[in-house]
Amino acid sequence: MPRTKKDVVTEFRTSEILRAAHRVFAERGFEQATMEDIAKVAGVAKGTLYLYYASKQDIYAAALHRCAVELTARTSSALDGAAGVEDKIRAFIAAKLRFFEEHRDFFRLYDQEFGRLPHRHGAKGRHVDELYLAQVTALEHVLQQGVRGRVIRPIRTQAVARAILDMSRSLATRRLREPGHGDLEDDIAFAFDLTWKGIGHR
Amino acid sequence: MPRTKKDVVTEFRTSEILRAAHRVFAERGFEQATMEDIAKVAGVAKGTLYLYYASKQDIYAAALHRCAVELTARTSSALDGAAGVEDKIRAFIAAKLRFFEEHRDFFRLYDQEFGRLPHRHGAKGRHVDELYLAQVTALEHVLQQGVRGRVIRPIRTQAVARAILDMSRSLATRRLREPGHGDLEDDIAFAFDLTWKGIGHR
Amino acid sequence: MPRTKKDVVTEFRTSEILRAAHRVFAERGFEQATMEDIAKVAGVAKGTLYLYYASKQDIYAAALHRCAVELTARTSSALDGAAGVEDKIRAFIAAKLRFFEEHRDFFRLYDQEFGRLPHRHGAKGRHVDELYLAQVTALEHVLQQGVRGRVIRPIRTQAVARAILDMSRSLATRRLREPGHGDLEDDIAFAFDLTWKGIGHR
Amino acid sequence: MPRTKKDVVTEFRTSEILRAAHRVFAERGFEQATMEDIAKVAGVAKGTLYLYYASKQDIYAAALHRCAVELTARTSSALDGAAGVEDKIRAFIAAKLRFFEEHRDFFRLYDQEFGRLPHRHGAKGRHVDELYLAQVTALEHVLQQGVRGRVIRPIRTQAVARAILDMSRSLATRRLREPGHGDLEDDIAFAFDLTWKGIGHR
DNA sequence: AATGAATGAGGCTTCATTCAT
DNA sequence: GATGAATGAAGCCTCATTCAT
Repeated sequence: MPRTKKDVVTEFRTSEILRAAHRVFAERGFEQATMEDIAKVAGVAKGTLYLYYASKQDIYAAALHRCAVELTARTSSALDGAAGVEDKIRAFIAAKLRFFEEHRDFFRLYDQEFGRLPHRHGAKGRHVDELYLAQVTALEHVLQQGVRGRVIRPIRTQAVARAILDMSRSLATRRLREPGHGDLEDDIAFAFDLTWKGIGHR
Repeated sequence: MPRTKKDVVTEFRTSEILRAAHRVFAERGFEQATMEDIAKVAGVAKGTLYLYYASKQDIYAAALHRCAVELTARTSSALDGAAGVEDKIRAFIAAKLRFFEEHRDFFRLYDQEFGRLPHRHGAKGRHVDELYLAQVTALEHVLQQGVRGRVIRPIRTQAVARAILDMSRSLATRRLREPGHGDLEDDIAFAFDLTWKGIGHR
Repeated sequence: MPRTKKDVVTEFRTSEILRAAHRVFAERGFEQATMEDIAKVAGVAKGTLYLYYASKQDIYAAALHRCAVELTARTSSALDGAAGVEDKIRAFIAAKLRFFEEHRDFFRLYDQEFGRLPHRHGAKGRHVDELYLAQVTALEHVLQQGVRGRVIRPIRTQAVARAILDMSRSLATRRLREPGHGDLEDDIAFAFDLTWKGIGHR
Repeated sequence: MPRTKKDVVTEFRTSEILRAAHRVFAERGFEQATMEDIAKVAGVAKGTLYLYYASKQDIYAAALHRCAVELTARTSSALDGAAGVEDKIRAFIAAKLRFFEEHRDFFRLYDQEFGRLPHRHGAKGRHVDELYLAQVTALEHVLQQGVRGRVIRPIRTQAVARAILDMSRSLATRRLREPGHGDLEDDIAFAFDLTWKGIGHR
C-alpha cells in the first residue's frame, strides 16, 4: 500500500492547518479566531481550509484532538518510564506541567476546553473526552496499585485521579496567567507534596 | 433619603437585566449570547438594555461581578461561622460547592471566567480579580492560623489557598458536567479529606 | 384678546427650543443632531419637544425659517436705510456679511440649506424659499431703479440680484471656513467693488 | 508589466462601486445613503463593498475625490485650450458649467461638499481641498497674467479667482434647483459678462 | 403640560461559507 | 487541487418617537 504523493500533500496540508489553527485558537479563542487568520498562518487560501475540513467547528475539534493526543502520549510515557507508585505520580504531574510549559499554545487550547463546562461545541469533544478518560484511567490504575501495595491509603481512586488532573491543570493555568511565577520544578514538587501528604499535620 | 419610585424601577430593571444576562451568558457564553436574547429573557426591548448598560461587555462585566460578589459573601460568612481551622476549611469548601450547586448559572459564568486563561475581555475583570484575591487571602489567613497552631504543617499558604479554590472549582465543574454525579455531601467530605490528609499512607 | 399665561409659556418654550435647535443643527448638521441634544440645550425633556413640534423635521424647518426671517429683516432695513442705488447695494452686501459675522450659528444653518441643492428635506423649505425670493425681489427692485437711472447698465436684474446674494453667501462661507480671513470691511468693499465694476479694465 | 485579469476585475468593481456611490450619495446625501443602496445600485452584495473600501466614509471620500479630479481635469484643459486672458476665463466658466450640466450627480456631490461649511467629515477632504486649491491657483495665474497685460484692472487676484469659482458653482446650483432655467450658453455668457464688466455703467 | 423610560426599526460592519476560474 | 472574490445572514448599537405617570 504505497503512499501516493497525494497522501503526502494531504498530510502536509492537514498538519499545517492544524498547527495554524492551534496557534490562532489559542491566541484568540474559538469565536474571535477567523478562518482568514487560520488560512494566513497556515499559508493557504481560505477556500483550501474547506478542502480538508468541513467547517470551523471541525478544525477546532481536530486541533483540540491533536492537542489531547500529544498530551496523552506524553503522560503515558511518563507513567511507563517511572518505577514506583510515588514516582509515577510525580512523573505524571511533572510531565503534564512540563508539556504545557513548553507548548503554551497547546495548553491555552486545552484549557479553553477542559477547564470549563461545555456550551455549544459540545459535540466536537467526543474523542477528546475519550482521551481525557484514558488519562484518568491510567492514573487510576497507578493509584489502585498504590492502594493495594499500602503505599496509598484507601481512597476513591477515580475521584482522586481526576483531582490530580485538575490540580495540575489549575497550576498550569496559574503559571500562564501570572508570568514570572517561579521555578517550574518547585511547583511540581509542591503539587506532588500536597497531593501526597495533604496539608494535615501528622 | 427617601428612595423614589424611580429608584425602585431602576433597581428592578437592573436586576432583571442582570438576571437575564446571567442565564444567557451562562447558557451560551459571551460571544454566542446576543443582546436580543438577553432582552427577550429580561422582558424588555433591546434598546432598553442600553439605558442601563453601555455595551454588551458592560453587561457581562456587571453580571460577572455580581456573581463574584455573591459567592464571596457566601464563603466569607462560611469562614466566619465556623470555629476551628479544620472546620473553617471544610466550611469554605462546602459553601463554595453548595453555592454552585444551587446557582448553576452563576457557576457557569464564574467558570467561564476563572477556570481559564483570559484572552481579550481581560480588562473587564479588574474588580472581579480583586474579589478572587479576597477569597484567596481570607483562606490564606485561616491556613496561616492553622500553621501557627500546629494543626497544619508548614506549607506555602498562598499556593495552598489557591489550590483549594481550584480544587473546589474543578469539583463543581465535574458535578455540572456529569449530572447524577452523586451526593454533594460526599464530594465535600472527599475534597476536604483529600486536602487535609493527602493521599499518602501514614 | 388678552394673551393668557399659557400663550406666554408656549412662546417661551417655542423660542427656547428653536434657539437650541439652531445651535445644535448648526454645530452638527441635520442628521447628526439628536433630539436629545436639542432637548438638553433647550433645558427641557425630550418628550416636550413633541408637544411643540411634530417631528425633528419640523423643528429644523422652524429653526431655518426663523433664521431666514431675521436675515431678511436685516437686509430689508439695510436697503431702506440707504439712499442711492449704489449705497443700497453696498448696504445690502454689508448687512448680510455683518449679520453672518455676528450670528455664525445662523449662517451655518442657512448655509446648509441655501448653499446647496435640496435632497430630502425639500418640503420643509416652502416658506423659506419665499423669504429668499423676497430678498431677491427687493434687491431686484433696487437694480431696476439703477438701470432706469442709468447708474447701472442694462442687465438681467433678477439674475444679477441672485448673483449678488450668492457672492455674499460664498464670501461668508469662506470667512467661516478660514478663520483669520482678514478685515470684514475689506471684504465688503471688495465684494461691492467687484460687483460694481467687474474685473475688466476700462 | 502585464495587467492581469484580476486587475481588470478590480478596476471594474471599483469603478462600478464609485459610480453607484456617486448616484446614491448625490440623491440622498451622506447620511441618508445606505450601504445597501449603494450595493444594490452597484449590482453587488453589501459585503463586497467592504472588499474594496474600508467603510462608508471611505467610499464617500473616494467618490468625492474622483468627482474633483474629473472636474479639475476639465477646467485645466479648458484653460490650456483657450488663447487670451479673456477667453481663458470664459472657457473656465463654461467648462465648469458644462461639466456640471452633463454630470449632475457629480455636481450634487461636489456641491454638498464645497458649497458649505464642513462639520464632521472634514478629515476626508484633504486631497479634495488640494484639488480645489489647484483650480484656484490655475485661475489666479490667468488673472495675474491679465493684470500684467493691463487687460484686467489691478485686483486681489486670489480673492477674485475664488469669487469666480463661487459664482459658477452658485449658478450651477441654481440651474439644478430650478429645472428649465434657460439656455446654458446664455448663463455662461451672463456669468462672464458680469465678471468681466461688473454691473456699473461706464 | 412635562417628563424620560421604553421601544424597535434600521444602519454599518464582520465573517463563515461557496463557487467560478 | 487551490484560490480568493463574492455573498448575505446576523449582531451591536443608535435614536426618533410614544406613552404612562
